[in-house]
Amino acid sequence: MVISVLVEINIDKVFDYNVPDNLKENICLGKRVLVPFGKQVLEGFIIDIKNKSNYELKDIISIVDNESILNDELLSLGKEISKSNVCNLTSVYQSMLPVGLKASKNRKVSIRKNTYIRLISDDVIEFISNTRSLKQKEIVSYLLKNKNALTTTFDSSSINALIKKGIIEKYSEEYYRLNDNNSIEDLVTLNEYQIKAYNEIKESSKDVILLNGVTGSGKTEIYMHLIKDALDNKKSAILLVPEISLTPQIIGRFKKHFNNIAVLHSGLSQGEKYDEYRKILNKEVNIVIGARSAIFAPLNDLGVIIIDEEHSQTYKQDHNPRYNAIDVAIIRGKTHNCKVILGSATPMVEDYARAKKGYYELVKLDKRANNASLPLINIVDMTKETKKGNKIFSEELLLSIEDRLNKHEQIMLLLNKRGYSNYLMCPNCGEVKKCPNCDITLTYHKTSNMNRCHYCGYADNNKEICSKCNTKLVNMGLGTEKVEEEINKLFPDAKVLRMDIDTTGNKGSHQKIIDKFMNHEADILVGTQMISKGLDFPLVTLVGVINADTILNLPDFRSSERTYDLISQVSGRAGRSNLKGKVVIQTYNPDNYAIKLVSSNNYEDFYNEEITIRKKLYYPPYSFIALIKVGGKDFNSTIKEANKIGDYLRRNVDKEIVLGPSVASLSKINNIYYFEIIIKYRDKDNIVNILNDVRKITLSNSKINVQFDINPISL
DNA sequence: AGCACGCCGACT
DNA sequence: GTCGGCGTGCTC
Repeated sequence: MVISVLVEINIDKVFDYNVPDNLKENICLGKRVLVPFGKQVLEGFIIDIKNKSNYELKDIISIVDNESILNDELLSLGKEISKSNVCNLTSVYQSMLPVGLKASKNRKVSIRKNTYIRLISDDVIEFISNTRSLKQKEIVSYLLKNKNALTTTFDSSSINALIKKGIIEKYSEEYYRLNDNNSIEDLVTLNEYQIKAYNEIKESSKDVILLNGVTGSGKTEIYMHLIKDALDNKKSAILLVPEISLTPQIIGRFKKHFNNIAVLHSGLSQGEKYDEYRKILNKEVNIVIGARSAIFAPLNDLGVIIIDEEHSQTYKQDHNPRYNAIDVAIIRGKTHNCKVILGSATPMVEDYARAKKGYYELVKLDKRANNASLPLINIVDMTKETKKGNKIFSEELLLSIEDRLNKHEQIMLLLNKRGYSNYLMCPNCGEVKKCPNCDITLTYHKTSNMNRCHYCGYADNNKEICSKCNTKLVNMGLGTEKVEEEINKLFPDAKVLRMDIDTTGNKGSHQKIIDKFMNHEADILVGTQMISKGLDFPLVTLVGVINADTILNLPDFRSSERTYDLISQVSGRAGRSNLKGKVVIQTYNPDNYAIKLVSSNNYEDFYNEEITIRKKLYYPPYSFIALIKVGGKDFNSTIKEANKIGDYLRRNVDKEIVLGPSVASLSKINNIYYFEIIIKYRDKDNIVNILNDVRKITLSNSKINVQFDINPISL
C-alpha cells in the first residue's frame, strides 16, 4: 500500500510512502502520519491512497490519529481554496485546524484526563462484611451507590490496597477544559419587524441572504431563531463573529438559550481550543460560534451558516492562505445545501450590489428594537478650526468634553491609528493629492521625497504647494498616544484610558481596559477602531472622531466605504441608554459624501454614490481584483522579475487590466524590496488558472518571492 | 524546514 | 593546504 503525504513544511510537493503491512488497516484519508523526510522526521496528512508510485519509497513510521481529522469535505474544500486563492495546500489544511491538531512534530497540546476508580469484583458484599478497614469499607460502599469516584476523593493507600485485592480498578477518562451545561431558557419572541425579516429569510429561494439591519435592530435574536430551526431539523449551525466582538457577554447570550455550543476564538488557550474542536469531532456539539477559522468547523449536516458583521475585514485572513471566510461559507453552504446569512448594518458595497442585483436575497430591518433614538451627529470643519489655531481638538469637541466631565458622563475618542501612512494635505482647503489615473490618494514617501500611487506607479514630486489654493501642504500623521497626552494636558483631572495595539498586547488586557471603563474608573477612552465595535457603555454620551480623514485618505478604493462603516459604528456607541448621545466628527472634508451621509444615517444614499464611482473606475463589484506582490533582495533584479511577470500576464489576458508593477506601499521590509502588480478582471476562472501558472513558474525562482492576494481586502 | 554539497575567500 | 562563509538543491 502506498500513500501520498502532504508533509508539514510548506513545500509545494506531495511525497509518497510505503505502508508496512501491520499499519495498513488503520490507514485513512485525512489522518496524520509520521514519516522520515531526508534526515528529519515529519508529520503529514494522508491525501491519497494508491497501489504504486514512481519513486523508491520509504516506510511510514507511524499513524498519529485514530480518526481522520480532515474529513472528505475539508480535504476537497482545501483543494478548492488553495486553487482559487493561488496558495499552498498544506497551509490551507493547517489553518483549518487548531494548533493541537495541525501536522507538526513539535506539537505540545495535551488531552486532559481525570482518573477514576470503579468496582470490578462480584463479591463486594462479602468483602464489606469481612474486611476490617473502615476506610476501604467506606470506598466500596460509596462505589456501590455512585458507580465511580475521582481518585482524589479518597486517600491513595486505601485505593491501592483495594486494587491489589482485585475489588476496584483505576481508569481514566478525557474531559474538556471548558464545560458548561446551563439550564436553557426559551428564545425571546421576535417583534413584528423581526418576524417579517425572519419570514423573508425562511421563504427565500436564494442560497445567500443579506440581512441589512441597523444597529440595535435585533439581528442576534433572528440568528438565534434560525439556529433553533436548524437544530429542530436535526442539523447544525455555524455563527461567525468578528474576533473583537467575541466577548464573554455575546457568548453568554447564546449559552443562555442553547447547550452543545463549541466556541473557537483567539482568546482561548491552545488547550481550550483543542478541546472545543474535539467536541465537534466527537459530535458532542451542534453549534459552533467563532471567529474566521471557525468556518472550517467539521460539523456534519449544516443547517445554517450565519456571518455577523459581514463587512468586517477580519473575515479575510491577512497572511497566507489569504482566504475569505465568506467565500468559504458560500462553498460550504452549497455542499450542505443550507442557507448562508450575511448580517450587517453597513454591508460590503459588493455584497449589497449582489443583493440588489438579485444574486443574494436582500432582507431589511430598519427599526431599532428598543425604540432607542440614534445619536445626534455633528460634523466639524477642521479647516476652519486650523485657522483658529485648533490643531487636534475643535472648540465644539473640547466644550462637549468639558460638559460631559462635569456631568460625570463618559467620553470615547476615536483616532484610527493607520494615520501612519503619511499623506500631504492642504490645511487651508483640505485638498489631498490624488493620482490622475486612479483617483486614489498618493502616498508620500520620505526616502524618495515623492508622491506615489500604489496602484499604477504614478509619481510626482510636487510636495510643497496645494494646486488649488497655493497653500503649503502639511504632512498628516497623528497617533492615539499624542491624543492621550494632549487630553491629559487640557483636562488634568480627567482619568484617561487608551486602547490600541500597544496597550492590548497581553492576553486579557483588552478586556481589562473595557472592564475598567465600564466600571467608570476612567472618564475618557481614547482608542483606534477597536473601540468602535459592539461595546456597550451606558454612560457614554459623547463620541469624538478626532480625524475622520485618516481612513478616507488611505490609498484604497474602499476608503470611503470604510469611513462610512467606522463612523456609523462608533456613532452607535453614544447614547445607548436613556441618556441622549452626541457624536462630533472632525474632518477636513465636511462635504465628502461618506461623511455627510453617515451623519444622516443613510446607507442607501451612500451606496448609490459609491456604486457610481466603482462603476466609473471599474472597481469591485464591477471587476475582481488580484494583487501580486513580488519580493526580492536585490532591487534591480527584483523589478526585472516583476516586469517579466507583468509582461507574462499582459500576454495571457485579453480584456483584463494589468497595472504595474509599481513600488509596494511598504516598499522595503527587512531589506527585501517589494513590487505590486494589480489585475482588474471579470473572468474569474481564467485569471485563477493563469495565476496558478505564474505561481508554478515563479516557485522555482529562488531569487524572488511571489505572493498572491485574490480579492484583497485592502491595497 | 533542515541538511549536504560545492564553490569561493581567508588564514594557521 | 584547510577552515568556514552561504548560495543551491533536495527530501518520497
